[in-house]
Amino acid sequence: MTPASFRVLLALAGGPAHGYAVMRFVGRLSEGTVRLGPGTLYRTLQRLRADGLVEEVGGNDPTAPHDARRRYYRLTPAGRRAAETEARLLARTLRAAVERGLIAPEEGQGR
Amino acid sequence: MTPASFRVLLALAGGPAHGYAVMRFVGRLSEGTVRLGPGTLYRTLQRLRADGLVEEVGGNDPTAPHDARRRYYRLTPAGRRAAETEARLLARTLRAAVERGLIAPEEGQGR
DNA sequence: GGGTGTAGTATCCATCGTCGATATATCAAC
DNA sequence: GTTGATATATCGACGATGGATACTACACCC
Repeated sequence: MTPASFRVLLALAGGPAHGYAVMRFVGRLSEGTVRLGPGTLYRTLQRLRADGLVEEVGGNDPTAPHDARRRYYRLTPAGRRAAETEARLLARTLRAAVERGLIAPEEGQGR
Repeated sequence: MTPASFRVLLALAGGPAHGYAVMRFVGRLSEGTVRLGPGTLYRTLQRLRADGLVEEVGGNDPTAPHDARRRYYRLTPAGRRAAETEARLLARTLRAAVERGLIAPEEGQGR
């Protein structure tokens, strides 16, 4: 799994969203240091759809004002499983970082 | 920071090591699902050295039997700082995964 | 001593992912 | 209706990755 793919899946794990919202989510996640350019974003979305991890939601978000430009995506069950697997790997990696004193144990999850 | 770079820095955060040991560490870290090929490994080591994040240690590891093939590397202070920054970013990402219910909170660091 | 297997470093190339630029359309505000 | 932000999409250049390959050094066994 590529980093970009996981970030997209992570964004969609919070519920259906459109592409631009995913971009902003990734930016916030790193406080602006990592950003997903449009090239990477839409290419990644296509790949994830082809792999059956993400699907497009027909229609718009009823809780948001109508916007004809937006296209909404959501995780498929397989997409959620893939995200869970990757998250566990990330947790394992982070544990190693704590063991090696790179970050304090509290930083491992809290805050 | 590329994933491969971080994995190398993480391996070296446990103390000086030679290239092959880094490869094995990365394999163990993911229980075999992620492996760092030799191409990626040595290319990454070169880049990290050029960036001043890793340096070669003169001489062999005194606690290990002499092996003329091995070349040992260790983190520079800048390398450690870079690894810490990246680890904090990963911690942030993992927290988002927990919030979104991808993994249980305990898995965030414990076990 | 010779042979075999593994450890260890290194390079090359094909492939894939990422980034930035660009284009275009839509919405909101004034 | 003009401006600027939002939103989707594609393209080409570039960089990172992975696999194959090659070569050397060590360990073991007969």
